[in-house]
Formats: sequence, C-alpha cells, structure tokens
Amino acid sequence: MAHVSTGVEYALHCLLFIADERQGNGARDGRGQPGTRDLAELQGVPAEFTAKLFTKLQKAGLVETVEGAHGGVRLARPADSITVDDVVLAIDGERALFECREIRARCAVFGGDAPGWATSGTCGIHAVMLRAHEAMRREMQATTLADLSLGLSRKAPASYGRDVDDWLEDRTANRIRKSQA
Amino acid sequence: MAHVSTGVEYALHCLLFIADERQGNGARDGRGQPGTRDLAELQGVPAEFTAKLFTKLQKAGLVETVEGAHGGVRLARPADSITVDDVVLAIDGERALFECREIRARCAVFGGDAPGWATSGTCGIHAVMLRAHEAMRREMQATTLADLSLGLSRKAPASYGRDVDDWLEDRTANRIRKSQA
DNA sequence: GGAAATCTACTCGGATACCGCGTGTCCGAGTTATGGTGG
DNA sequence: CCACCATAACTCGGACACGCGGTATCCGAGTAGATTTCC
Repeated sequence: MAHVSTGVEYALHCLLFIADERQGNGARDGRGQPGTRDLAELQGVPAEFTAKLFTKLQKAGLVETVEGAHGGVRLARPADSITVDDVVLAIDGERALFECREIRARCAVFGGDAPGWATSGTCGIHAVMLRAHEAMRREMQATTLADLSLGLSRKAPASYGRDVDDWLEDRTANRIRKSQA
Repeated sequence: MAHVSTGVEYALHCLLFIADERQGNGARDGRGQPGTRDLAELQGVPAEFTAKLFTKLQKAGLVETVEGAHGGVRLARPADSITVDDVVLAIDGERALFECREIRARCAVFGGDAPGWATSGTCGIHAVMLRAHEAMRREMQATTLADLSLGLSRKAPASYGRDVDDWLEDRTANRIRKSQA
C-alpha cells in the first residue's frame, strides 16, 4: 500500500477539472457548478467515495460546497494557491512517514528503566526519517493545482476542454429535465 | 500505517549494534559475532521476526551470515558505505510512495479508448509524487550507519559501550555452557 | 587416544494466523430549487 | 396571482462490509561446532 492514498489521487484529478472550470469562463457565481457525482463519473471513479473526499476538502478550506438541488463544489481559493501538499494533508491527514517506537529505550542493559541520556531528544533514526519526510513535503508544496492544470492544457488539444465543458454542461442542464421525461 | 515499516526500524537498530561491534574491537574474524536472536533480545524486539529481516539484509548484500553453531551476522561492508536507503530498500523493497492508476485515461469524454496524447508520458500528478519520492530517498541516502553510530556514541557514556559488549559477550560465551548446567 | 556418532545451537525458508486500515458501499438526515395545487 | 406543499437532487455524516498487506509466530530443513561414544 502506498503512503499517498488513492483518495488523494481521485481528489487531485477532480480538483484539476474544477480548476479548469474556474479559469475557463471566470468564476461562476454559485450555481451550475458540477457536483461531486458529476466529477466522479466523468473520470470513472467511485461516486460515493469521492463525495466523502470532498467533505474533507471542504473542512480543510480548499473547496466551497453549495448544498441542495443544483448544488456542487468549487475551489475556495485560486488554483495557484492550493498545493499538492494541501490536498494530501486534507485527505490523508498528518500521516507520519515513519513511526518511532523508541526502541533505544528498551535496551536490555538498562534493565527496564532507561537513563535520561538514552531517551532525551529525538532518536537518530527517527531524525533521518523526519528529514526525509520534510524533503518530500517540500517537493509537494512546490506544485500547485494551477501548475498541474497548465501542464495538462499544454498536452491536450483545444477541443478537449470544450468536450469536457459540454459533458459537464449536459449533466447540470439535464439534472432536472431528466425527471420530466 | 507508515510508509517505512517497523521492520526497517528493527533492522536499523540491530545494525547499529554490530556496526559498533566492528569499530569497537576491530573486525572479528568470523567467530563470536552475535546472532540475530541476541540482537533482537538485546532490544526487546521479536526474535523470529528479526531473523527474517536479516535474511533480507543478507540477500541485499548488506550483511554476511555464518551458519551453524556459534554462527551470527556481521556487516558485509564498512558502516560508512551502508546508507539508510540501502536498508529501507532491502527490507521494504521498491515500494512506491504513490501508485498511479491512470485516471486520466478513464475520462468519460474519451468513451472507452483514450487518445495517445492523454496516455503518453507520465501523468502530471504522478510526476510530482515521483519527485517527492526522489527527494525523500536522497535524504535517506545522505546518512550512513557510521553517521548514526557516531551520533549515538556522542550521547552515550563510555560505560554504555562496555555494558553492551559485556552483555553480548555473556550471551555468546554462555551459549554452550548453559547446556552443561 | 583418535575417529566416528550424537547433540546442540544457529541460520534459512515456507506456511500460517492475526489484525489494523484503506477502500468502497449503504442509508438516513438536512438543504434547496423546481413544479404543482389551492385559495 | 400568490402562497403553500410535494418532489427531486444534492451534500453531509455515520455505520459497516470487504480485502489486502504488515506484523508476528511456528515448524521443518540444513549446517557447523561441541560433546560423547566406541574401537
């Protein structure tokens, strides 16, 4: 199992689409934004699981949600101020790369109670892992949703953005009308 | 669950003790080195589990094992040429920090078969994680067993090294004699 | 007294049990727009 | 024409089922030194 969960992957891909939305046609003023189910089915990921991810993102202050019919989600901040690390933190929490079990204190020669010099400060092995953890996070903090979105738009043809917009538009437009049919 | 397993923690602590051994009294010439059970019980970690860790370390070429009675383990290379990353790799294997599921190819607008531009190259999100993974490994490669051992000997009083040596000496000496009693 | 047999301690490898956690699903509650109904 | 009500669509939150993989243990096999036995 990977340290960065698949939930983070789902969330990042979904966020990329609504980051595109916002930059594509200006900030929609609160109605018509895609719902979590739309974003999930657009990418073939489990819908209810994705819904849970967005409640975490909302609690972390990364997205704003609109309840009720015609509700949905949009970014709470500009895409260039949301880093990959923010998303990882929102979904996975402060999961440690390494959990120190204080083996150093169990040494048999101490006979049960370890002296102060052995348990003071952070364990040397733990310290290495903490540095590695920080290096990892620095790299994740260096990339924002805007960076990812830009990289994607460089590869994709212009028609792709329109196709996605149309797909989402169809969904939001047909939400109610479908019930009439 | 942490990305770096507890097995790595056990292994590193054990290796620290035999790194000390070697630097303490010169390279023992093949007999009398502590066994995996000794190292495990010295630190209160599961013995049989530790034994399995050392077979992995041996396959990775980090330690040499001597079979049979009075057998044991010793470093296969000088302590300053074994990095923390080497141990992580030997125990946990090439575990990825993040497993890309190619979500980008599942986009509904593709209708099943994604075009080449969408699946070529590495996914942008995956690329960020790969950079983070490399940054993490660089930090782990920067610290060797010798560094860790040095940091420990700075904190510990001189008596500690002697106590540990005595404890191990007692074990190896009493291995056979115990059966006589 | 020396050589072979035996015993013991150790590593090696496979098989297996346990269990926490990530993944995914289901359902009820609360919220808001839409459409219909009655005054 | 307006107020009211029912309905549908959506988010929110808790509860729960499932399965994988890390942790740990057990046991048999192979190996080598120490001890005993036998000639």
